[in-house]
Amino acid sequence: MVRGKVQMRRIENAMSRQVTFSKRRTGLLKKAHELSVLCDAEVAVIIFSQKGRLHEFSSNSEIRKTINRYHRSTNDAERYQAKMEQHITRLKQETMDMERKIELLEVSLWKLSGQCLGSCPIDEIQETGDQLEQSLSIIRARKAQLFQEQIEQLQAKERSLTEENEKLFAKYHANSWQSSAHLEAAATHSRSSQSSDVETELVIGFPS
Amino acid sequence: MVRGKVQMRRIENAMSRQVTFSKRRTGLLKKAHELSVLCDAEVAVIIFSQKGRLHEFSSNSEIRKTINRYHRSTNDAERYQAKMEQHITRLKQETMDMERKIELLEVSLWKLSGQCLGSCPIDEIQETGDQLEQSLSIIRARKAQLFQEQIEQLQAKERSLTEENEKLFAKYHANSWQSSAHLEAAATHSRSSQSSDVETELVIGFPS
DNA sequence: AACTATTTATAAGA
DNA sequence: TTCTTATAAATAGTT
Repeated sequence: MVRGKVQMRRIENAMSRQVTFSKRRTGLLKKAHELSVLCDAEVAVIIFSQKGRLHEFSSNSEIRKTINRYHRSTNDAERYQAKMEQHITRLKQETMDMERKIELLEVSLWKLSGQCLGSCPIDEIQETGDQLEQSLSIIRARKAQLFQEQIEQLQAKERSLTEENEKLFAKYHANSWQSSAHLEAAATHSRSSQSSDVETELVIGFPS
Repeated sequence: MVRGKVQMRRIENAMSRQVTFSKRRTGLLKKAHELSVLCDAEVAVIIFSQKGRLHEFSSNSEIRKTINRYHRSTNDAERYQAKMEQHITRLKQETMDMERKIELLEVSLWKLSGQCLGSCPIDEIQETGDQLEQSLSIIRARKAQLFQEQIEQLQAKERSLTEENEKLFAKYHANSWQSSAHLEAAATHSRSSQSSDVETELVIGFPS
C-alpha cells in the first residue's frame, strides 16, 4: 500500500526500482495512448530502461513519421534540410553542366568528322572545312618536322658509324697485315649503307 | 466531477477536447519526468496537438540524443545510412564517368585541331591526319553537292522567269501597239538577266 | 483557473 | 511476474 507521498528521486533499491519502472512504464504508455485517442493528438514516447532496453509508443503506425515531423518543426531540421536541398541542387547543376559540355564536345567532334552535314547550313560546313584544313596543315608541318628529325638522326648515326669504320679500318690496316681481305669487305659494306640512307632521305623529304 | 468511466474514443466537443488535451498532456509529461527520475531511465515524449503545436519532454538535456539512440538501437538508421552511402557512391561514380568522358572528348578535339603534337608519337599523328583527310573529303563532297543544288535552284528560277518574260512580252506585243518602246526595254532586261545567271553558274561550279 | 467527486495509478505486500 | 489493497494522483465536469 502507498504509505505517503513518494519522494521524487531515484529509487535506491534496485529491485523496487525495477518493479516501479515496469509499472510506471506501462502507465505512461497507457496515458500516452489515451491522450492520442481522446484528443486526436500525435504522440510518441521513447523509453530506455536503465539496462538499455527500449520501449516505445507511437500513436502513428510509424514512430519515424513523428520523429521526422519533430525534426521538421525544429529549426535545426529546417537548416539541415535547407543545406541538403542546397547540396542536391548544386550536384544537379554540376551534372547538367557536365552533360551540356559533353553534348557540345560531341557535336564538335561530329562536325569535325564530317557527319551531321544534312542539317548543317553551308556556312557552317565551310567553317568546319576551313578548320580542318588548318588542322591538317599544322599536322602536315609537324609530320614533316618529325621526318626531318628522324632523317637527321639517321644521318648523324651514319656519320658516326662511317667514322668508326674508317678508324677501325685504319687501325686494323696499321696493326695487322694478315687478314687484309676481310677488312676490305667491311669498308665496302659501310660505304654502301651510306648511299642507301641518302636515298631514303630524298624519298621521305618530298613525298608525291 | 467524474461521472463514470471515460469512453476511450475521440472527444467530439472541441472545447472539452482542448481542455482535456491540456490537462492530460501536463499529466503525461509529469509522469514521464517521474519515471525518468525514479527509475533512472531515459525518456523522451513528443506530442503534436491537433492544431500542430509541439510539446515535448526529454529526461536528457537534448531530446536529439535520445532520438539518435533510438535510431541506433533500431536498425533503421544503419539501413538508412547504408542507403545514403550507396547513393552518394553511385553519384560519385557517375561524376567520374562523366569527367572521364569529357577528358577523352577534349583529347580527341585537341588532336583533331592539330594541338598536342609535341607529345604524340608519329603514328598517332599519321592516324589523326588520315582521319582529317577523310573528314575533309566528306565535307568537300557535301560542299560541292550544296553548291550544285544552289546552282540548280538558280537555273530553275531563271528558266521560269525567262518563260514568264516571254509570255508577258508576247501578251503585251499582241494586245497593245501603243507603247512598243517600253515593252522592248523590258524584253532586253529579261535577256540580260538570263546571261548573268549563266555566268554565275560557271563561276560557282568550278572554283579555282 | 479552481473545485471536487470520482476514477485511475501505483507502492508495498503476498 | 501477477494479484491485492490502501492510498496518492489524475482528471471530467462544473463553477
